[in-house]
Amino acid sequence: MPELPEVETVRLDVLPFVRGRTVKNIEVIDHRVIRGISEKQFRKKIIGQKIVDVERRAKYLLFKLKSGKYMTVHLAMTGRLLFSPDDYVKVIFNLSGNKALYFSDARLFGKIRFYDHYPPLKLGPDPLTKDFTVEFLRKILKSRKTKIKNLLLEQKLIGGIGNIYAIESLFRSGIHPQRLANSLTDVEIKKLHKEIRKVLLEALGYRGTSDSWFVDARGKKGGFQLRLKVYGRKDEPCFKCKSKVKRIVMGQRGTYFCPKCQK
DNA sequence: ACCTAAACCTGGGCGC
DNA sequence: TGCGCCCAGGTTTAGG
Repeated sequence: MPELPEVETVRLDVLPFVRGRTVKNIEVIDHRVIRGISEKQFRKKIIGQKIVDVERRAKYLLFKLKSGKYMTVHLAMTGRLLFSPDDYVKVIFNLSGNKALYFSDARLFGKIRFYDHYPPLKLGPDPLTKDFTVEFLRKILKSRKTKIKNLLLEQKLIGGIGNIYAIESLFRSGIHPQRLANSLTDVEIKKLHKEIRKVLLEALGYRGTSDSWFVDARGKKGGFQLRLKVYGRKDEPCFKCKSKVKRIVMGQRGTYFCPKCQK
């Protein structure tokens, strides 16, 4: 599932490919991925516009147009932005210079939107920016009784962490996913802060985790699935202590942890 | 204000 | 070979 490292990998691929190009035509194969506006309006708003930048906020890609307007792309779980089509293409952007960018999504959870202004996304700070400090993390944990793993997934508090990196950062921190947020000690908060940043940076270095659907814009898999410590390893031995990795469900999502290493 | 959970989707993997 | 069943989960929405 595309989380911060995967979305950033795609951004780094797509930016030099589209920057300075004009959208010549848009072919909408399945209109359900276009949200908040009709297919006809969407095409009208974007065709003829020049793309000047591609930014990322949490898991959103923001295509900045020369007019100052924006198109956002959210890949959700099976969304892809590709230089060559695959079996699940839903929208084709034909660009100047005889290029094309393909939006593919097998499960149609992905979303493409258009905004007349900078998108008003309700997102907490990106964990790789300087706004994500130990003090900030301490502040949002202090007042909340929700379970720490569920809190890490709240995009309005911290933007960009998904199921895989929430699970992996908690394992690396030795913190049980069901601990209440306000029960973490200062030492644990500091450790968690460090491990969140480390695991996201490492995963970005490997061009993301391709446990199932994720591929970059060239259709290539990332490499971080080989470095996962607990995610997807139900009943397998913990790499640290050899006890069996457990799988539970939290907030409707599979959650993996080592009952011995994570307290 | 805060938290929980259903709904949205469909390809892939599994058992039979 | 093919059918039915279940699973994957980010975000939005509804409800407590």
